[in-house]
Amino acid sequence: MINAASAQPVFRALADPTRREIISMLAVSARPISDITDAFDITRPAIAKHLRILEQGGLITVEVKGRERINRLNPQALKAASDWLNYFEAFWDERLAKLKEVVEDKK
Amino acid sequence: MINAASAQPVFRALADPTRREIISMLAVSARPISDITDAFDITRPAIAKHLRILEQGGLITVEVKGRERINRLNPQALKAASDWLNYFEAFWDERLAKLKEVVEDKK
DNA sequence: ATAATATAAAACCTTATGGTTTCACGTTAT
DNA sequence: ATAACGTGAAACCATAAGGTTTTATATTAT
Repeated sequence: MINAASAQPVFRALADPTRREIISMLAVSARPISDITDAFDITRPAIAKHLRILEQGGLITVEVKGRERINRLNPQALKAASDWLNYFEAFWDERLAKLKEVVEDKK
Repeated sequence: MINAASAQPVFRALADPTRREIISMLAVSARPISDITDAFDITRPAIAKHLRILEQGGLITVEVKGRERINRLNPQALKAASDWLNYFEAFWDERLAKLKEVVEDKK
């Protein structure tokens, strides 16, 4: 399974609803912070802090372009969290659970 | 996509590494709090708080059995988080991304 | 009946989190 | 050269989060 400790910055980044909305937004297209701020009711510095946490989790990368900084989604980091969760897929998927049972009984 | 707001209690529950370890533990078998506490370096009340948050996220259910309370993993709730993440799968999966491109260009 | 067990609940403490306002700084346009 | 723009950084604040110790309560075993 994906290491629980290494997944920490990603899950931490995913914990806030504003950050998850930012992720959805950046999935459509990369944007500078002012664009993102316009879509929310909070101030730019607040958004800036969210972006920093997303960056620490590896969820976005920043491309400096003149006085603008383009924030771009890095979906690979999302995959890390997905992998952690999918480890438990057998527990929620009836068919996989059955298969698991059979395989484990065989030995 | 899974609503960002409704996913909140789940992602909140997943944000803490101790809680994720508890999830891993309960995936093996349902356990009372004392069992869980033995596996960590923190006090029982601290574990109790984590269990409450897991319960609020729908990640565990509690079965009262005499003076014991058996904590049992509810994998369905994990699936909700997985679903939210998998919405972005096309962004990290090269093949899916290509397919998406083709489909969207067609219209 | 009494002791031991399994747990919850309350009160408290420290640090993290999410937000704000204010100020500073490099880049672009006039 | 100067004004406007896009942004970062610092200082500050209130509340949430994660932990502790202490106290209380119901259930089981002797």
